Amino acid sequence: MLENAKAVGKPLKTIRPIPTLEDVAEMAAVSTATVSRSLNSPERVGEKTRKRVMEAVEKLGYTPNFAAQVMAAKRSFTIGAVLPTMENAIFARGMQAFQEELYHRGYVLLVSSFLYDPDIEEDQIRTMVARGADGLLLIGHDRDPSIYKYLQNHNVPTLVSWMYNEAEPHPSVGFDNRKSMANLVAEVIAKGHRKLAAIVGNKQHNDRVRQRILGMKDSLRAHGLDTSSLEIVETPNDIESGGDSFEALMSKSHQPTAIICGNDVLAVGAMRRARQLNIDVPGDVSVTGFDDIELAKIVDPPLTTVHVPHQEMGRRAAGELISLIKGETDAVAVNLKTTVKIRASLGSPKS
Amino acid sequence: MLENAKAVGKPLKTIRPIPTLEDVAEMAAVSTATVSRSLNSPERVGEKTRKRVMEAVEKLGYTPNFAAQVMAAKRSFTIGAVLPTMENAIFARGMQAFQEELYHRGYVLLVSSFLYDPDIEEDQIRTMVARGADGLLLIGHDRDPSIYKYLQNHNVPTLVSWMYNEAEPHPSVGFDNRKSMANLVAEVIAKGHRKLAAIVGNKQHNDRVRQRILGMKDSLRAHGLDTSSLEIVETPNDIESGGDSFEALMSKSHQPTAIICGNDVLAVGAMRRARQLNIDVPGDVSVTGFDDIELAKIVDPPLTTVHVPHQEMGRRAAGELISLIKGETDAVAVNLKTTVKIRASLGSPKS
DNA sequence: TCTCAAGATGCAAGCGCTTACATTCTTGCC
DNA sequence: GGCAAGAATGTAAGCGCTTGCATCTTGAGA
Repeated sequence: MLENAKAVGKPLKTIRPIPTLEDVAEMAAVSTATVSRSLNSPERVGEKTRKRVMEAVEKLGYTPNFAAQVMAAKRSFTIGAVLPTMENAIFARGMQAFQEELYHRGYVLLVSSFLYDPDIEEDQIRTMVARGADGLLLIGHDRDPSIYKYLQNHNVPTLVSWMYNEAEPHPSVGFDNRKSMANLVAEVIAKGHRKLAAIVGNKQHNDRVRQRILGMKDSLRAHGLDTSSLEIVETPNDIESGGDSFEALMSKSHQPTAIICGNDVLAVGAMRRARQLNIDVPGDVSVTGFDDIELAKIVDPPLTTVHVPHQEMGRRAAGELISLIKGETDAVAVNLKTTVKIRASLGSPKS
Repeated sequence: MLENAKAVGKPLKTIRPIPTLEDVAEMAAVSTATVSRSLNSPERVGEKTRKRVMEAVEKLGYTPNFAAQVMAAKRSFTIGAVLPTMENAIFARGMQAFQEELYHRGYVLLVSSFLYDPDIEEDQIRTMVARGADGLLLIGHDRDPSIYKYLQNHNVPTLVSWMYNEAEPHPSVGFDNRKSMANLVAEVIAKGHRKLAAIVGNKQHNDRVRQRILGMKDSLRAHGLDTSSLEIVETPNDIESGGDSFEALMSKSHQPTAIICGNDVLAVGAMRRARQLNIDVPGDVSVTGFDDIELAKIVDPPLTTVHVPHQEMGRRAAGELISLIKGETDAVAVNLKTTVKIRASLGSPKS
């Protein structure tokens, strides 16, 4: 993977070399140990000494060398996040909150995205570990067990997010995708819909999608409806594909009266296509989403969806992961509450 | 050596300690130097030796220790990006492309966001440098000169993005905010609008905003209009604030016929509020944005805006930054092309 | 068979920092 | 004033890897 770095000579030598601990020590006339302590555990150093050291630090513009710190102390204050993509607003938001919280606690965030390719994901996880990440944030539980073993061998605490599933053993901060979707579908059924169809993202390697599908079926079953009749279209996660799938579903003879989308992006795609095709939402067909991204409130009509507390999730994830790293916690499984947001895209079926 | 691993009484669960170069060397019966070379410059090692080494690497599941590599080799294959926020789709997109390109070239991305606070930004820049980032990506040119000096002292190549401005000395990959905005406003004027107003983000510490404002004025002037009459409202960068500002502008006695927004987010906020207030766009007032995020095409009516090639910008930025790091380039100033997208939110003023 | 360059490999000196342990200096107290 | 317990500081051993330089092979040419 690594391109060999060409050992090209750097343009110029720095005029003033970067100061090291030793330079500071010399200027303050103390040992490097004292400087290190002044910086990391000030209470263990005499007051005037510390002050002298700090002045030297200031004067030299000293910044500790991170790699050296990591090597010597065996912790990096770095946390890695390996995401499917940063492009989807839900991840962007969650990460923003995650990063803010990390920053406040003195950690730095290393991110990478694997575009839903499990091989790339694995590679990126290994890279993060090799880089000395103190902990990792992953999305969803579904991955090869060898990866979890690897993580355990290397003693890297890992938190799974975006999912809460009590059946899974790994620490997590998430929400119940299945139940949330079931709640939403219950509302759809309550409106009188009996002919449902679904548009979802690729369910391979994606337990969130699978859970949501299960949730739909749970709800159908709970209301005495036949789950096998639920037509499910799997498609890439973008607006255009959502539109295509919508069109495909609506051109069948047995048209659904409500289309449940696996997330808001697909739903927005469906609604846009509906408008282009002159299909009225919710008059001709109702559409629902999942996530409650900004877009959901802005489209016309506003989208019925499941509100997920992305920011809170990011924040909590940061907190719990750090606890895990510090050994303050053993395991956690935080289940955040989602709420169904009924908006105008959901109506009653034409009788 | 290995015995050391369990020396301290830590809650150590690792069954098999993490293998080091030395372990590999021992198993392959060669020196650590040879192992290192097998990994980093294979051509300098005999074929069978290399093969033996690779087998040992495989068998032990060896992954090089990053911090040690950085210390010894003085390069980290890490690039830092310091952004205003990841929440705005424009940065999320650009970063996605940036990160993908970096990944392909064997680099890793360290990100942080400073929420438009220059002090936090400075802190984060220093952190990145201390962490051994080989290069940095910053947004916009506007920051204290001491920061650039610091970066230069530490010999950290830095690329400025989101801006192209030939007056600025730093390498950059961006676009001409001023001219782009001027082009857009020219279209607005061409539609017959004479009473314009603007809603923009906070212009302090943000040269993109300032450039865009200049662009508006350029265009007014070019068409013989009075620039001083352009009312400009400064507001935080979110949908709600965009709406508030819109309402404020429309409730004045001297109502504008077109409102130029500094970006799409503000424009969408304005349009949403317009709908709530029963003000027709573009019937009663035209609205324009900037960036052409997904949202722009989805709102109703679709938003007239300036299309910025965010992904290309991210990709190019990654490429140029790496060239800079490798010393293949001295300086660059890439000016990407933007295009005005005329959509239904722009109409002619009521006569 | 001998020579010697080129190629392959090994040796060992760091890189800048943390920290266990050793040493020295202060105190408080009798 | 003397002494022991702490507090303050110093000493130095690594952390795991890269790389300049030294050493050893090898094989072609003489």
